[in-house]
Amino acid sequence: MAAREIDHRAPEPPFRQIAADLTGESERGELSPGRPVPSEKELVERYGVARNTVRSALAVLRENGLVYTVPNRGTYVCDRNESAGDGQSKE
Amino acid sequence: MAAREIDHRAPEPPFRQIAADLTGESERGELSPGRPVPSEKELVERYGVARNTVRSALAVLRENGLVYTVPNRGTYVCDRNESAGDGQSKE
DNA sequence: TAAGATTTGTGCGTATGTATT
DNA sequence: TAATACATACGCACAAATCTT
Repeated sequence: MAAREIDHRAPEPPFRQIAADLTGESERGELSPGRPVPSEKELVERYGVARNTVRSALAVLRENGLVYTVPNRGTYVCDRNESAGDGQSKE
Repeated sequence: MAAREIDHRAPEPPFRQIAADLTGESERGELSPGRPVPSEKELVERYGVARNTVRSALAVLRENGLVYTVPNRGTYVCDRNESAGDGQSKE
């Protein structure tokens, strides 16, 4: 549960490493649609980075259509049976 | 609402071009005391520059007494276009 | 109903590394 | 070398919506 390995000296910036890590989890089905990305706070603790960094990583996933964020609620994994173009309403 | 023209080849560096632009708006009354300079993020998008560049521009306005910045709040236009001596506390 | 906690949104302060001129 | 700009990251504070108790 604690601190994934983030290499601050690697050419890949931390936020991309995190995005890649989360993307991997998503592809491996380790993140189920409905409660994927833990809260930003949890990710901060897990990767040992700043919140901004986590948010940058999540922005990448969002841009890739892997997740969608509901303001003041959380970020969820998209069902991705389909394309990946929309926001996927969550009621 | 999008991308003001910034000439990266002009003798005037971008941050001064931006400062001049904002100063012009201020003089034209397009920036009312209380909510002048949009957020740094908005300016970043508007001018298509890095945040640091925007901050440099705002620093110029601040030095000229045109605006004052409240930490973690925002940057506001000073009430008077007069002198330019104080920081004008905003509580 | 009212707190209080949780979570995301937003905004600024600051530092570092790299690239360009 | 210095000035300028960009990318990235860390920190801190507060707002607002939501969820919990």
